[in-house]
Amino acid sequence: MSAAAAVVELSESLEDYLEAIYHLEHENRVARAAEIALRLGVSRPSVTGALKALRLRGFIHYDPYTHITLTAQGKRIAADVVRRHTILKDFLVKVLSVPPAEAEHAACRMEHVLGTEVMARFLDFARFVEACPRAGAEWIRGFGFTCHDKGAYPECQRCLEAAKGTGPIGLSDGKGPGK
Amino acid sequence: MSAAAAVVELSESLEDYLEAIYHLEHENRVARAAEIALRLGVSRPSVTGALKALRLRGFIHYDPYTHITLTAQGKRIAADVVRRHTILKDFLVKVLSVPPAEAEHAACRMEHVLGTEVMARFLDFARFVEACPRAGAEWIRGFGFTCHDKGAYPECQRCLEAAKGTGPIGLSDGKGPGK
DNA sequence: TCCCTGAGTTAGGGAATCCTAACATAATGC
DNA sequence: GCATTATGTTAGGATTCCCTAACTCAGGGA
Repeated sequence: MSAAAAVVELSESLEDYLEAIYHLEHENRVARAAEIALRLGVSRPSVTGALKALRLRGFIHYDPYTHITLTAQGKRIAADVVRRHTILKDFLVKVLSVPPAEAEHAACRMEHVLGTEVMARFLDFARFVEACPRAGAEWIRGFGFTCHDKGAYPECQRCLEAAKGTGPIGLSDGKGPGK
Repeated sequence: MSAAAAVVELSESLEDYLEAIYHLEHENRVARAAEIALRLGVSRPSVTGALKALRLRGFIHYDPYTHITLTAQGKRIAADVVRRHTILKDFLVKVLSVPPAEAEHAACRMEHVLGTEVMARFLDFARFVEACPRAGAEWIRGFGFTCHDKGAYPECQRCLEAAKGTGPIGLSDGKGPGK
Protein backbone atom coordinates (compact mmCIF):
# COMPACT_ATOMS: atom_id res chain seq x y z
CA MET A 1 0.00 0.00 0.00
CA SER A 2 2.42 2.65 1.19
CA ALA A 3 5.86 3.23 -0.23
CA ALA A 4 7.12 1.12 2.65
CA ALA A 5 5.25 -1.93 1.44
CA ALA A 6 7.38 -5.02 1.05
CA VAL A 7 8.63 -5.28 -2.50
CA VAL A 8 9.44 -8.96 -2.15
CA GLU A 9 6.99 -11.50 -0.80
CA LEU A 10 8.59 -13.48 1.98
CA SER A 11 7.72 -17.10 2.57
CA GLU A 12 6.65 -18.22 6.01
CA SER A 13 9.93 -20.01 6.33
CA LEU A 14 12.02 -16.94 5.55
CA GLU A 15 9.94 -14.87 7.93
CA ASP A 16 10.81 -17.36 10.62
CA TYR A 17 14.51 -17.02 9.86
CA LEU A 18 14.24 -13.25 9.92
CA GLU A 19 12.45 -13.39 13.24
CA ALA A 20 15.10 -15.67 14.73
CA ILE A 21 17.88 -13.38 13.54
CA TYR A 22 16.07 -10.42 15.04
CA HIS A 23 15.87 -12.09 18.44
CA LEU A 24 19.45 -13.33 18.36
CA GLU A 25 20.72 -9.93 17.34
CA HIS A 26 18.97 -8.45 20.34
CA GLU A 27 20.33 -11.10 22.67
CA ASN A 28 23.89 -11.36 21.36
CA ARG A 29 24.40 -8.29 19.13
CA VAL A 30 24.94 -10.62 16.15
CA ALA A 31 23.32 -13.82 15.00
CA ARG A 32 25.24 -16.97 14.25
CA ALA A 33 24.17 -19.78 11.97
CA ALA A 34 24.40 -22.51 14.59
CA GLU A 35 22.11 -20.60 16.92
CA ILE A 36 19.58 -19.97 14.19
CA ALA A 37 19.62 -23.67 13.37
CA LEU A 38 19.10 -24.57 17.00
CA ARG A 39 16.31 -22.06 17.46
CA LEU A 40 14.38 -23.13 14.38
CA GLY A 41 15.13 -26.81 14.65
CA VAL A 42 16.75 -27.12 11.24
CA SER A 43 20.18 -28.22 10.06
CA ARG A 44 23.06 -25.81 9.55
CA PRO A 45 23.09 -26.24 5.77
CA SER A 46 19.43 -25.22 5.73
CA VAL A 47 20.42 -22.03 7.49
CA THR A 48 23.12 -21.29 4.95
CA GLY A 49 20.56 -21.64 2.18
CA ALA A 50 18.11 -19.36 3.91
CA LEU A 51 20.80 -16.76 4.55
CA LYS A 52 21.58 -16.62 0.87
CA ALA A 53 17.93 -16.11 0.07
CA LEU A 54 17.62 -13.35 2.66
CA ARG A 55 20.75 -11.61 1.45
CA LEU A 56 19.51 -11.81 -2.12
CA ARG A 57 16.41 -9.95 -1.00
CA GLY A 58 18.42 -7.35 0.85
CA PHE A 59 17.27 -8.26 4.35
CA ILE A 60 20.58 -9.19 5.92
CA HIS A 61 24.25 -8.28 5.80
CA TYR A 62 26.06 -11.51 5.26
CA ASP A 63 29.06 -13.05 3.61
CA PRO A 64 30.36 -16.58 4.00
CA TYR A 65 32.01 -17.08 7.39
CA THR A 66 30.91 -13.72 8.72
CA HIS A 67 28.45 -12.70 11.36
CA ILE A 68 24.91 -11.92 10.39
CA THR A 69 23.06 -8.67 10.96
CA LEU A 70 19.81 -7.29 9.64
CA THR A 71 19.72 -4.47 7.13
CA ALA A 72 17.42 -1.54 7.84
CA GLN A 73 14.82 -3.13 5.61
CA GLY A 74 15.30 -6.52 7.25
CA LYS A 75 14.95 -4.97 10.65
CA ARG A 76 11.69 -3.37 9.63
CA ILE A 77 10.21 -6.60 8.34
CA ALA A 78 11.49 -8.65 11.26
CA ALA A 79 10.11 -6.17 13.77
CA ASP A 80 6.75 -6.40 12.10
CA VAL A 81 6.73 -10.19 12.29
CA VAL A 82 7.67 -10.01 15.95
CA ARG A 83 4.98 -7.42 16.54
CA ARG A 84 2.35 -9.63 14.94
CA HIS A 85 3.55 -12.55 16.99
CA THR A 86 3.25 -10.56 20.19
CA ILE A 87 -0.18 -9.21 19.37
CA LEU A 88 -1.50 -12.67 18.57
CA LYS A 89 0.03 -14.34 21.56
CA ASP A 90 -1.30 -11.63 23.85
CA PHE A 91 -4.73 -11.98 22.36
CA LEU A 92 -4.73 -15.73 22.77
CA VAL A 93 -3.49 -15.56 26.34
CA LYS A 94 -5.36 -12.52 27.63
CA VAL A 95 -8.61 -12.73 25.75
CA LEU A 96 -9.03 -16.41 24.99
CA SER A 97 -7.04 -17.71 27.99
CA VAL A 98 -5.03 -20.10 25.90
CA PRO A 99 -2.12 -21.48 27.95
CA PRO A 100 1.05 -19.49 27.16
CA ALA A 101 3.00 -22.36 25.65
CA GLU A 102 0.19 -23.23 23.30
CA ALA A 103 -0.44 -19.57 22.52
CA GLU A 104 3.20 -19.22 21.64
CA HIS A 105 2.97 -22.09 19.23
CA ALA A 106 -0.28 -20.94 17.64
CA ALA A 107 1.02 -17.36 17.29
CA CYS A 108 4.06 -18.74 15.44
CA ARG A 109 1.77 -20.12 12.81
CA MET A 110 -0.82 -17.36 12.68
CA GLU A 111 1.72 -14.58 12.40
CA HIS A 112 2.42 -15.52 8.80
CA VAL A 113 -1.09 -15.68 7.48
CA LEU A 114 -3.01 -12.65 8.72
CA GLY A 115 -3.23 -9.37 6.88
CA THR A 116 -2.82 -5.90 8.33
CA GLU A 117 -6.54 -5.31 8.77
CA VAL A 118 -7.21 -8.48 10.68
CA MET A 119 -4.13 -7.94 12.81
CA ALA A 120 -5.39 -4.48 13.69
CA ARG A 121 -8.70 -5.94 14.85
CA PHE A 122 -6.97 -8.44 17.10
CA LEU A 123 -4.89 -5.68 18.61
CA ASP A 124 -7.75 -3.23 19.04
CA PHE A 125 -9.99 -5.82 20.55
CA ALA A 126 -7.45 -6.90 23.13
CA ARG A 127 -6.83 -3.28 24.09
CA PHE A 128 -10.50 -2.51 24.22
CA VAL A 129 -11.20 -5.46 26.46
CA GLU A 130 -8.48 -4.35 28.84
CA ALA A 131 -9.54 -0.73 28.82
CA CYS A 132 -13.33 -0.91 28.87
CA PRO A 133 -14.80 -0.08 32.27
CA ARG A 134 -18.20 -1.40 31.29
CA ALA A 135 -17.00 -4.92 30.87
CA GLY A 136 -13.38 -5.17 29.94
CA ALA A 137 -10.83 -7.23 31.68
CA GLU A 138 -13.10 -8.33 34.48
CA TRP A 139 -15.65 -9.55 32.06
CA ILE A 140 -13.11 -11.36 30.00
CA ARG A 141 -11.65 -12.90 33.07
CA GLY A 142 -15.03 -14.42 33.72
CA PHE A 143 -14.62 -16.28 30.52
CA GLY A 144 -10.98 -17.01 30.98
CA PHE A 145 -11.35 -18.45 34.43
CA THR A 146 -13.86 -20.96 33.27
CA CYS A 147 -11.04 -22.70 31.54
CA HIS A 148 -9.10 -23.15 34.74
CA ASP A 149 -11.36 -22.53 37.71
CA LYS A 150 -15.03 -23.16 37.21
CA GLY A 151 -16.06 -21.51 40.45
CA ALA A 152 -14.19 -18.23 40.29
CA TYR A 153 -16.90 -16.16 38.66
CA PRO A 154 -20.19 -17.78 39.57
CA GLU A 155 -22.23 -15.03 37.99
CA CYS A 156 -20.80 -16.01 34.64
CA GLN A 157 -21.84 -19.61 34.92
CA ARG A 158 -25.26 -19.02 33.47
CA CYS A 159 -23.84 -17.38 30.35
CA LEU A 160 -21.36 -20.15 29.99
CA GLU A 161 -23.97 -22.82 30.29
CA ALA A 162 -25.86 -21.14 27.50
CA ALA A 163 -22.73 -20.81 25.45
CA LYS A 164 -21.94 -24.50 25.73
CA GLY A 165 -25.24 -25.43 24.12
CA THR A 166 -25.61 -25.33 20.40
CA GLY A 167 -25.38 -21.66 19.79
CA PRO A 168 -25.63 -19.67 16.61
CA ILE A 169 -21.97 -20.17 15.92
CA GLY A 170 -20.30 -23.24 14.56
CA LEU A 171 -21.62 -26.01 12.39
CA SER A 172 -21.51 -28.83 14.83
CA ASP A 173 -21.73 -29.14 18.57
CA GLY A 174 -18.00 -28.94 18.93
CA LYS A 175 -17.29 -32.62 19.23
CA GLY A 176 -15.98 -32.94 15.69
CA PRO A 177 -13.53 -35.63 14.71
CA GLY A 178 -10.81 -34.04 16.73
CA LYS A 179 -7.33 -34.69 15.51
CA MET B 1 -4.30 -39.65 20.31
CA SER B 2 -7.61 -41.48 20.20
CA ALA B 3 -8.29 -44.25 17.73
CA ALA B 4 -9.98 -41.64 15.58
CA ALA B 5 -6.85 -39.52 15.40
CA ALA B 6 -5.63 -38.84 11.90
CA VAL B 7 -3.11 -41.49 10.99
CA VAL B 8 -1.70 -39.44 8.16
CA GLU B 9 -0.71 -35.81 8.55
CA LEU B 10 -2.33 -33.77 5.84
CA SER B 11 -0.60 -30.77 4.35
CA GLU B 12 -2.42 -27.46 4.20
CA SER B 13 -2.68 -27.91 0.48
CA LEU B 14 -4.33 -31.32 0.69
CA GLU B 15 -6.71 -30.06 3.36
CA ASP B 16 -7.77 -27.38 0.92
CA TYR B 17 -8.45 -29.98 -1.76
CA LEU B 18 -10.43 -32.08 0.67
CA GLU B 19 -12.45 -29.05 1.70
CA ALA B 20 -13.21 -28.16 -1.90
CA ILE B 21 -14.31 -31.71 -2.66
CA TYR B 22 -16.54 -31.64 0.40
CA HIS B 23 -18.29 -28.48 -0.74
CA LEU B 24 -18.63 -29.65 -4.34
CA GLU B 25 -20.01 -32.98 -3.24
CA HIS B 26 -22.65 -31.15 -1.24
CA GLU B 27 -23.50 -28.85 -4.12
CA ASN B 28 -23.39 -31.34 -7.01
CA ARG B 29 -23.37 -34.78 -5.38
CA VAL B 30 -19.95 -35.46 -6.89
CA ALA B 31 -16.85 -33.37 -7.37
CA ARG B 32 -15.13 -32.91 -10.69
CA ALA B 33 -11.54 -32.00 -11.30
CA ALA B 34 -12.22 -28.89 -13.33
CA GLU B 35 -14.41 -27.46 -10.60
CA ILE B 36 -11.82 -28.17 -7.96
CA ALA B 37 -9.21 -26.45 -10.08
CA LEU B 38 -11.46 -23.44 -10.54
CA ARG B 39 -12.31 -23.24 -6.88
CA LEU B 40 -8.74 -23.46 -5.68
CA GLY B 41 -7.22 -21.45 -8.49
CA VAL B 42 -4.82 -24.16 -9.62
CA SER B 43 -4.33 -25.96 -12.92
CA ARG B 44 -6.08 -29.21 -13.74
CA PRO B 45 -2.87 -31.24 -13.68
CA SER B 46 -2.27 -30.02 -10.15
CA VAL B 47 -5.67 -31.40 -9.22
CA THR B 48 -4.85 -34.78 -10.72
CA GLY B 49 -1.70 -34.93 -8.61
CA ALA B 50 -3.56 -34.00 -5.45
CA LEU B 51 -6.26 -36.57 -6.12
CA LYS B 52 -3.64 -39.30 -6.33
CA ALA B 53 -2.19 -38.18 -3.03
CA LEU B 54 -5.62 -38.14 -1.38
CA ARG B 55 -6.52 -41.55 -2.75
CA LEU B 56 -3.21 -42.93 -1.54
CA ARG B 57 -4.15 -41.79 1.93
CA GLY B 58 -7.62 -43.27 1.69
CA PHE B 59 -9.57 -40.02 1.75
CA ILE B 60 -11.30 -40.24 -1.60
CA HIS B 61 -12.76 -42.76 -4.00
CA TYR B 62 -11.16 -42.05 -7.31
CA ASP B 63 -9.94 -43.65 -10.50
CA PRO B 64 -8.79 -41.91 -13.66
CA TYR B 65 -11.70 -40.38 -15.56
CA THR B 66 -14.21 -41.11 -12.82
CA HIS B 67 -16.10 -38.88 -10.49
CA ILE B 68 -14.67 -38.12 -7.08
CA THR B 69 -16.30 -38.80 -3.74
CA LEU B 70 -15.03 -38.73 -0.21
CA THR B 71 -14.51 -41.92 1.78
CA ALA B 72 -15.94 -42.05 5.29
CA GLN B 73 -12.56 -41.07 6.64
CA GLY B 74 -12.20 -38.29 4.09
CA LYS B 75 -15.63 -36.99 4.96
CA ARG B 76 -14.69 -36.87 8.62
CA ILE B 77 -11.51 -34.92 8.01
CA ALA B 78 -13.12 -32.60 5.48
CA ALA B 79 -16.02 -31.86 7.79
CA ASP B 80 -13.57 -30.95 10.51
CA VAL B 81 -11.71 -28.55 8.26
CA VAL B 82 -15.00 -26.96 7.24
CA ARG B 83 -16.04 -26.73 10.86
CA ARG B 84 -12.82 -24.97 11.79
CA HIS B 85 -13.25 -22.63 8.88
CA THR B 86 -16.77 -21.74 9.95
CA ILE B 87 -15.83 -21.19 13.56
CA LEU B 88 -12.96 -18.91 12.63
CA LYS B 89 -14.89 -16.94 10.08
CA ASP B 90 -17.76 -16.47 12.50
CA PHE B 91 -15.38 -15.32 15.17
CA LEU B 92 -13.71 -12.84 12.89
CA VAL B 93 -16.99 -11.46 11.62
CA LYS B 94 -19.08 -11.49 14.78
CA VAL B 95 -16.51 -10.76 17.43
CA LEU B 96 -13.82 -8.79 15.62
CA SER B 97 -16.09 -7.28 12.95
CA VAL B 98 -13.77 -8.20 10.15
CA PRO B 99 -15.52 -7.70 6.80
CA PRO B 100 -16.89 -11.06 5.57
CA ALA B 101 -14.74 -11.28 2.46
CA GLU B 102 -11.59 -10.68 4.42
CA ALA B 103 -12.71 -12.99 7.21
CA GLU B 104 -13.29 -15.68 4.63
CA HIS B 105 -9.77 -15.29 3.36
CA ALA B 106 -8.17 -15.20 6.80
CA ALA B 107 -10.18 -18.22 7.95
CA CYS B 108 -8.87 -20.13 4.92
CA ARG B 109 -5.37 -19.66 6.19
CA MET B 110 -5.97 -20.01 9.92
CA GLU B 111 -7.99 -23.20 9.61
CA HIS B 112 -4.84 -25.18 8.87
CA VAL B 113 -2.67 -23.99 11.70
CA LEU B 114 -4.70 -24.04 14.90
CA GLY B 115 -4.94 -26.99 17.24
CA THR B 116 -8.07 -28.39 18.85
CA GLU B 117 -7.62 -26.49 22.10
CA VAL B 118 -7.24 -23.10 20.50
CA MET B 119 -10.14 -23.78 18.16
CA ALA B 120 -12.31 -24.65 21.15
CA ARG B 121 -11.47 -21.32 22.75
CA PHE B 122 -12.43 -19.39 19.65
CA LEU B 123 -15.72 -21.25 19.50
CA ASP B 124 -16.52 -20.89 23.18
CA PHE B 125 -15.66 -17.24 23.21
CA ALA B 126 -17.89 -16.42 20.28
CA ARG B 127 -20.77 -18.32 21.86
CA PHE B 128 -20.19 -16.71 25.21
CA VAL B 129 -20.19 -13.26 23.71
CA GLU B 130 -23.47 -13.92 22.00
CA ALA B 131 -25.06 -15.53 25.02
CA CYS B 132 -23.89 -13.34 27.88
CA PRO B 133 -26.61 -10.98 29.13
CA ARG B 134 -24.12 -8.93 31.12
CA ALA B 135 -22.22 -7.78 28.10
CA GLY B 136 -22.46 -10.14 25.20
CA ALA B 137 -23.53 -9.22 21.76
CA GLU B 138 -24.47 -5.65 22.61
CA TRP B 139 -21.13 -5.07 24.17
CA ILE B 140 -19.30 -6.58 21.28
CA ARG B 141 -21.35 -4.60 18.85
CA GLY B 142 -20.06 -1.48 20.53
CA PHE B 143 -16.63 -2.56 19.44
CA GLY B 144 -17.70 -3.78 16.07
CA PHE B 145 -19.56 -0.65 15.13
CA THR B 146 -16.56 1.50 15.74
CA CYS B 147 -15.09 -0.02 12.65
CA HIS B 148 -17.95 1.14 10.50
CA ASP B 149 -19.93 3.78 12.33
CA LYS B 150 -18.09 5.80 14.91
CA GLY B 151 -21.20 7.31 16.37
CA ALA B 152 -23.40 4.28 16.86
CA TYR B 153 -22.44 3.53 20.43
CA PRO B 154 -21.29 6.80 21.94
CA GLU B 155 -20.90 5.29 25.38
CA CYS B 156 -18.15 3.08 24.01
CA GLN B 157 -16.15 5.93 22.63
CA ARG B 158 -14.31 6.54 25.87
CA CYS B 159 -13.13 2.95 26.07
CA LEU B 160 -12.11 3.01 22.50
CA GLU B 161 -10.12 6.17 22.90
CA ALA B 162 -8.27 4.52 25.72
CA ALA B 163 -7.76 1.40 23.69
CA LYS B 164 -6.24 3.33 20.82
CA GLY B 165 -3.49 4.67 23.05
CA THR B 166 -0.46 2.57 23.79
CA GLY B 167 -1.98 -0.12 25.86
CA PRO B 168 -0.42 -3.08 27.58
CA ILE B 169 -0.73 -5.14 24.45
CA GLY B 170 1.46 -4.97 21.40
CA LEU B 171 5.04 -3.92 20.99
CA SER B 172 4.56 -0.87 18.90
CA ASP B 173 1.86 1.71 18.49
CA GLY B 174 0.33 -0.22 15.65
CA LYS B 175 1.83 1.73 12.83
CA GLY B 176 4.36 -0.95 11.97
CA PRO B 177 5.86 -1.29 8.52
CA GLY B 178 2.67 -2.59 7.13
CA LYS B 179 3.12 -5.09 4.44
C1' DT C 1 53.93 -21.98 14.63
C1' DC C 2 50.97 -25.84 13.88
C1' DC C 3 47.29 -28.72 14.69
C1' DC C 4 42.77 -29.63 16.29
C1' DT C 5 38.04 -28.62 16.97
C1' DG C 6 33.89 -26.65 15.94
C1' DA C 7 31.35 -23.60 12.95
C1' DG C 8 30.03 -22.90 8.27
C1' DT C 9 29.80 -24.30 3.51
C1' DT C 10 29.31 -27.07 -0.69
C1' DA C 11 27.57 -31.13 -3.00
C1' DG C 12 24.01 -34.05 -3.90
C1' DG C 13 19.29 -35.56 -3.07
C1' DG C 14 14.41 -36.01 -1.87
C1' DA C 15 9.61 -34.46 -1.11
C1' DA C 16 5.88 -31.30 -1.99
C1' DT C 17 3.61 -28.23 -4.95
C1' DC C 18 2.83 -25.83 -8.73
C1' DC C 19 3.15 -24.92 -13.85
C1' DT C 20 2.75 -25.54 -19.38
C1' DA C 21 2.39 -28.39 -23.41
C1' DA C 22 0.81 -32.30 -25.37
C1' DC C 23 -1.98 -36.33 -25.44
C1' DA C 24 -6.14 -39.33 -24.20
C1' DT C 25 -10.78 -39.89 -23.08
C1' DA C 26 -15.64 -38.77 -22.60
C1' DA C 27 -19.63 -36.23 -23.81
C1' DT C 28 -22.29 -33.55 -27.07
C1' DG C 29 -24.47 -32.22 -31.25
C1' DC C 30 -25.65 -33.04 -35.83
C1' DG D 1 -21.91 -42.75 -35.97
C1' DC D 2 -18.63 -39.30 -36.11
C1' DA D 3 -16.54 -34.90 -35.42
C1' DT D 4 -15.96 -31.35 -32.15
C1' DT D 5 -15.36 -29.75 -27.60
C1' DA D 6 -14.53 -30.17 -22.91
C1' DT D 7 -12.43 -32.72 -19.39
C1' DG D 8 -8.69 -35.30 -17.47
C1' DT D 9 -3.99 -37.26 -17.65
C1' DT D 10 0.90 -37.72 -18.63
C1' DA D 11 5.42 -35.74 -19.36
C1' DG D 12 8.73 -32.67 -18.16
C1' DG D 13 10.27 -28.83 -15.35
C1' DA D 14 10.81 -25.15 -11.84
C1' DT D 15 10.78 -23.70 -7.05
C1' DT D 16 11.06 -24.07 -2.20
C1' DC D 17 12.65 -26.21 1.66
C1' DC D 18 14.71 -29.60 4.05
C1' DC D 19 18.25 -33.37 4.80
C1' DT D 20 23.13 -36.06 5.22
C1' DA D 21 27.94 -36.42 4.10
C1' DA D 22 32.01 -34.39 3.27
C1' DC D 23 34.92 -30.46 2.88
C1' DT D 24 36.80 -25.67 4.31
C1' DC D 25 37.84 -22.13 7.31
C1' DA D 26 39.00 -19.67 11.72
C1' DG D 27 40.58 -19.45 16.32
C1' DG D 28 42.70 -21.49 20.62
C1' DG D 29 46.11 -24.35 22.96
C1' DA D 30 50.64 -26.63 23.13
